[in-house]
Amino acid sequence: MLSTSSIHAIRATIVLADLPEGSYAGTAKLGERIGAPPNYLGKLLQQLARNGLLRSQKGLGGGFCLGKAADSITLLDVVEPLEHIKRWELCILGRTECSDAHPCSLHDRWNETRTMYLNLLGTTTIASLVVTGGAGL
Amino acid sequence: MLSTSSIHAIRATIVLADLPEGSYAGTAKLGERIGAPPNYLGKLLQQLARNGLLRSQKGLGGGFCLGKAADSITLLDVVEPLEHIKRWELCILGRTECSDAHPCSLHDRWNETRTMYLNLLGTTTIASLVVTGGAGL
DNA sequence: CAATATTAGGATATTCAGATGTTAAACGAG
DNA sequence: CTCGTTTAACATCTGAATATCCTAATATTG
Repeated sequence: MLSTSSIHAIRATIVLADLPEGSYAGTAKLGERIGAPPNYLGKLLQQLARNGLLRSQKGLGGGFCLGKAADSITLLDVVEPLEHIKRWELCILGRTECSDAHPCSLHDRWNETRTMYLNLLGTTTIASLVVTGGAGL
Repeated sequence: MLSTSSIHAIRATIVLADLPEGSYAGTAKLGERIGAPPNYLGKLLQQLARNGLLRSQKGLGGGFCLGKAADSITLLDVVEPLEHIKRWELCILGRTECSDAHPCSLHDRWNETRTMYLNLLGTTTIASLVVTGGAGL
């Protein structure tokens, strides 16, 4: 499942995608909008900014904005820098030598679930989640 | 995803299911068998014992054994006392008012994934994961 | 029945995600 | 150009999950 950090980051990104071109939103407004502690949210967005997903701007009128088009950002892009999705790669039974060739008894069913999840994250763009006007969050 | 605690507990339970009738296995052996810190594993199993899933026995020759038939214990039974699966119930976008009636834009796809996961845990019995002789872990 | 080895159970550390308090940078008004 | 406000960035704190150490209970053996 997604961590609360990831959910905060996703929601903030959705709000940013609905921002007028060229303007920024600060952590205070974003935090209030999505119900997250402002400074903590800042740390998360800072991380995404380091990855180029967002841009940050200090000073009056500053804040964060998207670093690339909303339809080229997937949920996976947002989540990956914050979370160790890698965990999903592991055998659910903790077998180190579990693989397609030497599957554990859950391998196939687990693969199916995992694939669906990663697919959901990887194919859903931020743009598709924006409902202009903001009612959609 | 499952926590490391849950994975340890599942693996230990599988080993216990492959035990000769009436015998116990201690945390030392179990821990070595599945690669978990013995005392920590003990604490986890203790929790399961409180829930009636396991039985514990002190003293020489003691340890843990299943409290009911292996084919009536599901992965969900093992995981639930240790983990808050409830998290999976939440909207992936963190919307509090997300429901079938008022779905968010991810609601249906997320539901599908979640259902598959919970189904996997809820329908897989410990018995089905035992490969007698122990090679299967 | 006493002594001892063995083992679960409880108390105590450690680590890390989650959250908060503080500092320093950047912009705009005067 | 200077000052004050705004805001991201950095440092610190907290709590829960994870792991380890110690104690108490129990069965076996002589």
